[in-house]
Amino acid sequence: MRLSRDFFYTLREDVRDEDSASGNLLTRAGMIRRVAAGVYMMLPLGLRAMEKIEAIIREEMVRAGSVELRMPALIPEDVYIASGRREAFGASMFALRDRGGRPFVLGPTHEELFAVAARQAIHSYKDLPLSLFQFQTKYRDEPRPRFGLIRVREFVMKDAYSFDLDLEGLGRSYQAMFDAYKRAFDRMEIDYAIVTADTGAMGGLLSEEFQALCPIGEDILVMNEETGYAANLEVAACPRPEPSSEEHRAPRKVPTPGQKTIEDVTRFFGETAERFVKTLIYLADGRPAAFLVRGDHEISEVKAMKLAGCHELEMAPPEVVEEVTRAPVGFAGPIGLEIPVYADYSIMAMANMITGGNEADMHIVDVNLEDFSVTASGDIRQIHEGETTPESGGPVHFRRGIEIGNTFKLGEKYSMAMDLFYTDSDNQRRPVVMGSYGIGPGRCLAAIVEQNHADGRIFWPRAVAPIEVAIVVVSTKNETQVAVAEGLYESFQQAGYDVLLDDRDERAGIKFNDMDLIGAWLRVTVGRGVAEGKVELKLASSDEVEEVAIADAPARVAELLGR
RNA sequence: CGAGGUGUAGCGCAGUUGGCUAGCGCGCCUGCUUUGGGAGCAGGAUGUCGGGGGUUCGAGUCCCUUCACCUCGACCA
Repeated sequence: MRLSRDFFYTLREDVRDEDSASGNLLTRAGMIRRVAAGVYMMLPLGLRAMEKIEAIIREEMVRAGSVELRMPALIPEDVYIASGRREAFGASMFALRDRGGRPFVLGPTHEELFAVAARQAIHSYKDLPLSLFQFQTKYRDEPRPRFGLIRVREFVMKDAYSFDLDLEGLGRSYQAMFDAYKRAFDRMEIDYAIVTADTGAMGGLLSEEFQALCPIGEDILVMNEETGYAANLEVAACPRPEPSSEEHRAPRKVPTPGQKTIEDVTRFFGETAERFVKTLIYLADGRPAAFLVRGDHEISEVKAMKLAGCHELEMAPPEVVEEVTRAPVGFAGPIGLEIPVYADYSIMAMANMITGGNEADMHIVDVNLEDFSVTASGDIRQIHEGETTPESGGPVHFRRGIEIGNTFKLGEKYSMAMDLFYTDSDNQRRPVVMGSYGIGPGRCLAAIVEQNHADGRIFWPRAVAPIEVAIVVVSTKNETQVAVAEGLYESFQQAGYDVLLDDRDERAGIKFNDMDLIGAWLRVTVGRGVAEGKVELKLASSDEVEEVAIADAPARVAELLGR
């Protein structure tokens, strides 16, 4: 690109309303621009970085034996009704109607359509295995877009889908994708962790996430480096405590005027939070249910949904709480509740607990398991940093991550829903076993910038740098400089580099700063040195400036670029 | 969806108890001077003050309403 004639600009100051370093730097570098909340323009330089990321992913997909195609983004609504996900996605789906009033949606993910597509090609066990992928724009009406490209409402996703005879075949297909993902992220030089995760609305048997390690990440990762344990906080298993050996006392009521929160009552009773029970009233698929966790614990809604076997879980509104507990919010307890009661394992190990009294300004002390009924117990809380689980083999600590990729073993869920079957060698009709695999190139881009920036400049990993060589003409009024720069520009273009010629009529300082901001990998400065037949080479990653003869420049540049 | 906040020039911002022709910095344009890390001087252009309605002699400023955006929470593959 030739800057004097290209679509190129930079901003000197941070932009208001961009809350992340990557959002700000990419905006300031003129690579992206926000149009609406969670909707961005991809400007030439940003597009080039995206294309490099996509090219890496595409290469690894093809190497893993996957075949590229492209689905529409505009999809008849009934495709998602068939799988039951129209309801599951709910308001986060962009929905519209055509002129005839027929309902369409903008696809948030494409499992259904791929199953429909596969139905045409898969009839026999001889047609399997099969792996397909696409790069396609996804639409999700996120309640709260944020962090630049990290949480957006329109974004490109590379999604791949595998189709196999059985679980064994799925295992092989899954592994091939898993390895391809590792190669792709390694090539982008992203610092990432692989964690086990919730299968959530996707459904299925196994989910793993590739998480770019980064302080602004929205996911909390539970890790132990020594044993390699890594799980998303949503699913990280908690240790199960030994039952208390305390002798059970008889429950008695204690007036606690105005003491509503755990903080209030711990102060009031002078006891630690571990002696208290939090009774949380939720609506599980619309029906009230109580969830019990220890006072010092936080509920994991993902785990709670699994225990309760529901698809939707939301905190009950105050009216419902008051109705089921017959008390104001803040005094709920398990005794006498006429709704399902789900207890965390830690509750099952407690004795002489302090709970709400289901009565205004009243708590009950010395409550024991025999004093109330539990519908089911399980692990429904979030693990704390420093705890050890059997799986982790040692104390865990937390990191934050940006989910840049995920892999799902889906099993038969979508095959059954979308009628995707094959005939096996015994002439039996069997559902195809599916897997699905996603990568967000835009999140990769944002994560790379988050992990590689300093002093208001971007330091690109070699493989994704949108500009490999930037030629800076110090003075565009100096004909010799211009001629030399033009010659090098021509030569680098012929060599196939991603090259930029800064021939703008600006002061040198402005050009140097802009090249730093956009993160040109190698800078060739054509300035006063041309009088002696020399130009300067400087890598973004180094402060050293190297003078070379003009004639030697192409060879030296090729060497530095590793070409 | 709940709570809080912000909308004034391309970008970042100021604008007093309502009061003259709405300002500042950067950017932009012209000229001169300069030319190796965001130059200097002089001159200049650019505004539906988010939109609509109202109060008032007079509204960027007060009131009502609406939209957009941001933060925290809720929610969410």
